[in-house]
Amino acid sequence: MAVTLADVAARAGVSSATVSRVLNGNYPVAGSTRERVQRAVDDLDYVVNGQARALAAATSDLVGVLVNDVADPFFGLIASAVQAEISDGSAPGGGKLAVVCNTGGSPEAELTYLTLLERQRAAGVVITGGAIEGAGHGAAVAARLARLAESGTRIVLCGRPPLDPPATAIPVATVAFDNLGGARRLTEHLLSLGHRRIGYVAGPADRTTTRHRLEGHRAALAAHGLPSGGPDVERLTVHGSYDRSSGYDAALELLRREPSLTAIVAANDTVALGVCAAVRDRGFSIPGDISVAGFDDLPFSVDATPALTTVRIPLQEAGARAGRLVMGRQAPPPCGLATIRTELMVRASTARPRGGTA
Amino acid sequence: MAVTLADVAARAGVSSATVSRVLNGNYPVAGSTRERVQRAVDDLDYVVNGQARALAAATSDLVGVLVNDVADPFFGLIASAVQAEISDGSAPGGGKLAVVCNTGGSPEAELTYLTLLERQRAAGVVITGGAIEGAGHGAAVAARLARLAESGTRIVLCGRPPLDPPATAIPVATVAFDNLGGARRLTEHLLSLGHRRIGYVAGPADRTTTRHRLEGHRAALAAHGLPSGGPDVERLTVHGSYDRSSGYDAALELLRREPSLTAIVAANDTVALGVCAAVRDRGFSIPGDISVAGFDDLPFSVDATPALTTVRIPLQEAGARAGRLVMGRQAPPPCGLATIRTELMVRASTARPRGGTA
DNA sequence: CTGTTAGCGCCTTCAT
DNA sequence: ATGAAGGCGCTAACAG
Repeated sequence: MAVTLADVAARAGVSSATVSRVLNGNYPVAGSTRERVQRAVDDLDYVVNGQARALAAATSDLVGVLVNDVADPFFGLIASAVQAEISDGSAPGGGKLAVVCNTGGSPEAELTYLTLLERQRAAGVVITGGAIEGAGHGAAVAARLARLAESGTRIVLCGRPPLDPPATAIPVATVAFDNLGGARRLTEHLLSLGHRRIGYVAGPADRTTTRHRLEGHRAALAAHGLPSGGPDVERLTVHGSYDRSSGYDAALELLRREPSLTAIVAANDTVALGVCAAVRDRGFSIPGDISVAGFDDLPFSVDATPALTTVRIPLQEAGARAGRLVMGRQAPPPCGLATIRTELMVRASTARPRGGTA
Repeated sequence: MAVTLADVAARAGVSSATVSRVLNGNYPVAGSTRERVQRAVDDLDYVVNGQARALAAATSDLVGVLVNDVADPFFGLIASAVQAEISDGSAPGGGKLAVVCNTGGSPEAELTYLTLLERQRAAGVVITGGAIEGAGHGAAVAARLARLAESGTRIVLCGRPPLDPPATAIPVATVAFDNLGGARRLTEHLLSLGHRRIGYVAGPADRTTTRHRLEGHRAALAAHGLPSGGPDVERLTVHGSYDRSSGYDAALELLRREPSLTAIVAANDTVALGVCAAVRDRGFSIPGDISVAGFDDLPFSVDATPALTTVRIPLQEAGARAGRLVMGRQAPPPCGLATIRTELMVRASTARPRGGTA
């Protein structure tokens, strides 16, 4: 059996309460006693039982981090930053462990993990990535979050819009991304280059991220006096998942529907790579024949050829901020909402269309 | 306060022991009683306290996953696979949570996290990535692992060689990568194309992964009757960290030392991207003037331009296997060691050298 | 400053 | 099949 507090106490010739006090350093203990206890701890290689401590003190060393998939750099970068921030033992309340949960974008998995984290009485939960819309899922999540919040779990949303109005009473800090603004600026960039027939490869239809980026794209079209709705615009929009092969397929479909396309905007960088591959496989050059743009500015984007024009989201900083918020180490932003700016990164994958008029 | 077992028991008109038995389903309970309890649980929205359960039953729902950095796709892919495997609630003992720990490759952080996980009485620990050699670190890790193993924590090494001989008594399953063989085949490929002056961008000098890949490279040189040691070979080897900028700098240095280089092998794909960038910035074409190769076959490698010749490691499968092993869901391989094959992926970034003699 | 005393919420023999 | 009771290892009042 593992050595317990009582063992240490016996060896040091003190009560277990004293050992506890030495270990937690939150109560005055005589120097000599402290030393004796410390020695006993070392001699016995004692390691506290976190579960017993958590139970007795009603605290937890765990922080949940919900992601679609840590293998996706978008989420990996956020998760990494959160982890780094919460594990900083030198900070107050620091030294928490990150429980990373891959939801795969499934609403059920999201709820299941929230229950599991409630079970562990997690100190905090960071939910990353766009929210799934519709079918009462938002309400279901809100209900779970309400329970968590009530039991003292700090909740932070990162890369997802705030909870819907009926749930605004729940104390949740939100680090949102300006997806709409970024998407608008990206399409404005293409329009200003002279592109008029722009294909759009959107993400899954039921995600807030997908919707906001698409809205930004269309807002830019509208601002330039172009149709931003109707069958003609729908025809130039294809939905798919947020992965490379989806981008490949979508690009082929777009080129089939509209061979005179001069530019394609992808839902994110990963999709954009698939688009690039398809465009090239069809014999077009980038950006000579067709410009391609992505979103997120993941690390590999600069190494794509041509280097990808995209919209940078400071994922690392956002994750770090979410980490600080969930630790209560940073004051929540006004109204609990901080919107992270996005930045247009113009690189080599976009250029004027052949015979462009800009 | 949160609702407890006792609350449920009271509402169902049974003892808390009965509720516990219903919840755990490991003991006969009358059907009618079961239903009544189940209803009470639902009515009260009861969620078990994992910490109390863990304390009483001496079990844990946590599995630690040590990685250098989850933001690095190499580790992200492994971590993702481990997480997916251990969280499968339908499997025996399933439904564990993954505690992801970024060690940043620091020996101290590695030990600290192992202590933290021991504190949580983790059910298992998966340590990923190459080991740090020297300075007694291996022994220190082994000591910690011995303690963990003794207290029932399952231990799995993934992507790292088995523990050193003195520690072989510790029950540890190892999923190792055939770094040496892969590196050898990669360099053989270059040699067979006709390359003779090959630069090598190695990783940090104190990592097993670095060493094995370098050994494989040199073994190939030796097998072709080329010098595989000595100042001339050292001159063509530059060490750096496993990141892009390190590859960039190293490539410049190699080209400075030996302008007649016809190929550069990088420690991994990320480094290779940096090498490619440097080579191009110096005005050379790939593979026309200089061939470049990486290692790992990370997802972005196929989208690099030219597509990267590299050595594929089935990271996903390896991670999944590690996950199953740490859950005790799969029998350990003979002698506790399974070596994962690596596969040479010849793509467009390598070709015959100009005026090659192959 | 230190020891004593209660639990924290649950599981698990032991009875019944 | 169910209940009663003790204890998992630790912390947090409360005394002294």
